[in-house]
Amino acid sequence: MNFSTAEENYIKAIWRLQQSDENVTTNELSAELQTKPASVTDMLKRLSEKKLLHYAPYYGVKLTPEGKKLALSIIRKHRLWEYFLVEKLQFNWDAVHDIAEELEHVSSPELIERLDAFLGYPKADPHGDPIPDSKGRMTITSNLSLQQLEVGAAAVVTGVGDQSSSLLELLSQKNIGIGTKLELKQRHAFDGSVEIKLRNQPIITLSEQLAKTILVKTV
Amino acid sequence: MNFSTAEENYIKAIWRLQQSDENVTTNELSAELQTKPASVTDMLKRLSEKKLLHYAPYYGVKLTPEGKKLALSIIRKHRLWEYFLVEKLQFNWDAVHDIAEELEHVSSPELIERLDAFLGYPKADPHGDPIPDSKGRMTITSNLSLQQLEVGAAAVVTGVGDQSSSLLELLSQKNIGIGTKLELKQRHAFDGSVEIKLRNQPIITLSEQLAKTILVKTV
DNA sequence: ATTTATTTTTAGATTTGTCTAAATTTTAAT
DNA sequence: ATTAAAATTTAGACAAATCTAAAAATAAAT
Ligand SMILES: [Mn+2]
Ligand SMILES: [Mn+2]
Ligand SMILES: [Mn+2]
Ligand SMILES: [Mn+2]
Repeated sequence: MNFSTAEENYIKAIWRLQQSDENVTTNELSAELQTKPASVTDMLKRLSEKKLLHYAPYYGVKLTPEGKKLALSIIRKHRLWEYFLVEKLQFNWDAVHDIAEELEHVSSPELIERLDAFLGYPKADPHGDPIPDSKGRMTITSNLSLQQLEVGAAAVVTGVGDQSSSLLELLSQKNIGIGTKLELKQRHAFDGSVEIKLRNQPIITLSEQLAKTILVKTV
Repeated sequence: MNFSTAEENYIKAIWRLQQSDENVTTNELSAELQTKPASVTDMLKRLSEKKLLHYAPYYGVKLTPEGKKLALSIIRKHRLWEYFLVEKLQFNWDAVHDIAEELEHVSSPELIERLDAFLGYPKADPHGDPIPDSKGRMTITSNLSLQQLEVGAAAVVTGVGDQSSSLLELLSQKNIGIGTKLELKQRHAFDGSVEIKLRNQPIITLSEQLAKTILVKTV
């Protein structure tokens, strides 16, 4: 089967929303994809026809195994291209998302297998998100945020909670990226802000909101 | 302005046909793009609205300067991606055309400039076709075919007349590619076939039809 | 338990890109 | 100069993907 760019974007969005909430609703999708609810309903019916999801009117949708497989193959392409753009073409990590959003729809499977090999079979994209292998398997992503880390603990940054360029720019400016090692010095009860120390740098302050979107692994 | 994949494919096809025949007709385009003449007429009117070409009903079309500029930007992308696929991803030269046909529609100009730099600013694609620079300039391509070469002359292969995989496979099998040095030993008056010698290989015979599609430069 | 608000779906319209069948124009042949 | 053939355009239809406005279903509030 071959699917359109629009269909693939819907499947990917449903997959993403399904991660936090099993049942995905029309309005959630409408917000995620910047389309009107009426258009979403239309598309859901078509995708249901194509057996990519189960559609129960008024109750929302769930991907079928086939739908999940398709979602993972698109995510795989998206993340491999992002890795390529950053590692080979020297793009900044906050500039690659939109380009990968187009590249992910190029259809050749052979292209992706060779790209994967060329890149050395990377395990994660520039934002720390795991890259599914050709069978759709991927390492489960860390869900410990800096907000949840205990005071005094040392950790390494493994990912970010969202892809917005405002977040990525802020992190770049503070010299925080994937792999950055840090130590949580203090957490203020008043506003949830945290003081962290990076190697060879003075202590800096991060807001609670920012701490929430930074994913870490203790070391 | 941003154009659809369909529009870009029309503009590219018109550019190609315009190389051998100034005025491009509906039927020529219909054959080139595998669409019905009625569909072509429709699209030509739209492209004319968008000032990409001059459309005279029943007489055919010619690209405007704007249309030519667009055509060259798509050709630039197509050929850079082909070069990438062969040089970096180790694709065979007869397998890259269809993939580049999709990649050429990815819209980011930044992507193409960085890809160009990453590839080392190549001058020609894997089939010997010149790659336009970011301003649309490119070196004029050799138009001397093996059929026109005089007996006894030494030459180097600079390109091929068409991109069909049947041609490319045949050339691969006979160890002929871009840059191959050869000497024209004999031409048979009966059928126009030629005998050529490649370095360290026995003399081989090529049909007139094949000799016609192999472009060379004397050395 | 009604009423009100929110969510979702339906109905009808629009744009893009394609098709078939019929009409028109241009070109070629008698 | 007519007539026949070929090329091109027009007319009308369709699928995909979107929209707005209205109707229907579900959820929340009184
Ligand atoms: Mn996308
Ligand atoms: Mn990413
Ligand atoms: Mn194309
Ligand atoms: Mn080529």
